[in-house]
Amino acid sequence: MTDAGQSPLDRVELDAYFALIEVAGLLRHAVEQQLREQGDLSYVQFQLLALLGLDSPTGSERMTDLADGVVYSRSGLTYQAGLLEKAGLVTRAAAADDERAVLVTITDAGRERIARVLPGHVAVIKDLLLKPLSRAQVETLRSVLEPAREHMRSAPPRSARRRRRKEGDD
Amino acid sequence: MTDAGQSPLDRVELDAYFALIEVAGLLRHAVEQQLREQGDLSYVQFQLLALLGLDSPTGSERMTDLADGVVYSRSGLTYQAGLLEKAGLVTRAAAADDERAVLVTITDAGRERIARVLPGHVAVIKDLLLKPLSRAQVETLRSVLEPAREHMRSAPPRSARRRRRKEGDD
DNA sequence: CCAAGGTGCTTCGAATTCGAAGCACTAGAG
DNA sequence: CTCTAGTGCTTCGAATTCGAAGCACCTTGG
Repeated sequence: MTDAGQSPLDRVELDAYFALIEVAGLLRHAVEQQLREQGDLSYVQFQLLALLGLDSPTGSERMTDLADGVVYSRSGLTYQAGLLEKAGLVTRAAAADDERAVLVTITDAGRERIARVLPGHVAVIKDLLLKPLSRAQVETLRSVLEPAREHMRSAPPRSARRRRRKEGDD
Repeated sequence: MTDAGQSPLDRVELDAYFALIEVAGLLRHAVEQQLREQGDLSYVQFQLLALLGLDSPTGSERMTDLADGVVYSRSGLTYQAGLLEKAGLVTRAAAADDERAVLVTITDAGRERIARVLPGHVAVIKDLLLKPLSRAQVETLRSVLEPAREHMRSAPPRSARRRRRKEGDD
């Protein structure tokens, strides 16, 4: 009785799962539209700019560190960082202490862009996600999701997946 | 320090939002991998098969009704339904009472495929999402997400944007 | 100093997504 | 019956995503 014939999810579990996927999907979709319309940014681009402009004290981060904050693959990050650079919202330069590393830095234009879309972004989240919830429910949501988040981060088949050894992997 | 100039989200709201997006993203990613490996299915394909094989009493649904259950665009649905048909997991035929409508029907092979991937699917959800949560927390999660879900469904800039859906909707 | 392996990022091809536009059929008014 | 609007689905092009493979650099051991 490992898991092959394991009891399916019960009603509550199933509903929680579906609701989670659906709510997040709809929310993300709405946010993406807002960002595209008001700032010509994809969601990932916004995340990157926000990370650099709002979280990072220096406005510079290495690609790898950005990948840790944004859930995507390395290659996807390269792609989006390239777009941001082409748009003049960030610059890329080799790090001084490590020639391999690329230091991504937000520009003034990038900061302006963030400032421009942030109010709309906040409005969407409030309208779609927060509006129908009480203050207590929002807190509850956060407190319930937090353990799951931690758990997933610690056992993640995500982008930070270790590179397999040359040929004889683990 | 995320000041937007208006009334930014406070810490709790922000955390709830980010946790939601991240947890759903990671979970979905993990599920997609499992479905791909064990059943050579995309997430949408699985959703469609599940809807037809597990939810629908007849095993047949119109494209539009499938679109209501799966959060994607009409064109994306066409694409995925085409793949499922090519794989022999569903059939497509014009509806008898409306020549425009396409009736998608799950095949035996489709049901087998569902049965094959379902245990693994359940296992992933339990391992990643449910494991770190208590029974009460799962219930809480569901009950908190439900209002948001309803709210989003009723005011969605979704795929049904330009052209309205069936009829009386809101 | 040199060799071997590890790390950081990019390139490449394939898959999936979306919205807009278009085609086919139905329903309602005259 | 005919015309016009509406509905159901597909086609099309563009954008984004991922993983695998590859290049360049760093680190460690001899």
